[in-house]
Amino acid sequence: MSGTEKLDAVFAALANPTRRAILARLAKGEATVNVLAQPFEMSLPAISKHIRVLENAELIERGKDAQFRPCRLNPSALQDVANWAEQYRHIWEARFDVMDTVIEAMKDSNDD
Amino acid sequence: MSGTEKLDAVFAALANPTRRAILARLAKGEATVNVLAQPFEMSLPAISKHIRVLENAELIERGKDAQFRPCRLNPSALQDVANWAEQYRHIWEARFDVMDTVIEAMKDSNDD
DNA sequence: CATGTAATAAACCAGTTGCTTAATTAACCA
DNA sequence: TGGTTAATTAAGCAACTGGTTTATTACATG
Repeated sequence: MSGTEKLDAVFAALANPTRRAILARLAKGEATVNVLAQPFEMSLPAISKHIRVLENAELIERGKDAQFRPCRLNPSALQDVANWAEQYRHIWEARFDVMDTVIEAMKDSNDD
Repeated sequence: MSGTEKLDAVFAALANPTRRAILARLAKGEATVNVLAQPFEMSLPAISKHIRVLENAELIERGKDAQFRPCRLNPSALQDVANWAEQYRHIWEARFDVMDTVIEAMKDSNDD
């Protein structure tokens, strides 16, 4: 899978609140499918599919423990997202620079 | 639109290589629809729809200049993505800590 | 006014997504 | 061996996505 396809899969996986909630839960530690499903009202197969999407995007990894399939976060895919967004950091920092300039200008003109 | 719905829209918008390429182009400065479409092989209406998706996700803003509709990046939505990912920073940093521990252990056992 | 240019709208289509219920697989346990 | 628990597969369905082509709107200019 190319770098672009990988980002496609990661962002598509993140574009769903149930899946983001699953990731948030996994940030607190490994969990099985049933445990992950517990907070949600939807069926178990639905959760199973969400987990498959997260796994295909390599946002999580899975183990095997008897009839359990424990899930854990894969930090590197999350880091990919952070790195992608960081590309644009200079853009929002530039915006703050403009605001700073305005604020400085307001300070300099003592018309209060 | 709730915070969750907004993130849904932002991530869904980013889950497409054409739209990410459009953002990358806009990082270099404002551009019209035709200019944005130029590098791609697809039809103009297709690009127009991609732009609409980016606009709905508030990843871009649009102006009006005669018959042109110039697009520019909206830094704050990109910052939202960075902030979301930063939530998980402690997780990948913890992983590096483990690697550091292993490296330290290797140093301490002078079996070289 | 007539023509050209920028962009969007409308209608359509194939493929994907997100869910459901019912059936199945796999492992444990008594 | 037979029953229980964990999880996935299968089949089906409505809604959404990403593209197309054709038609339309809006403005500019000779």
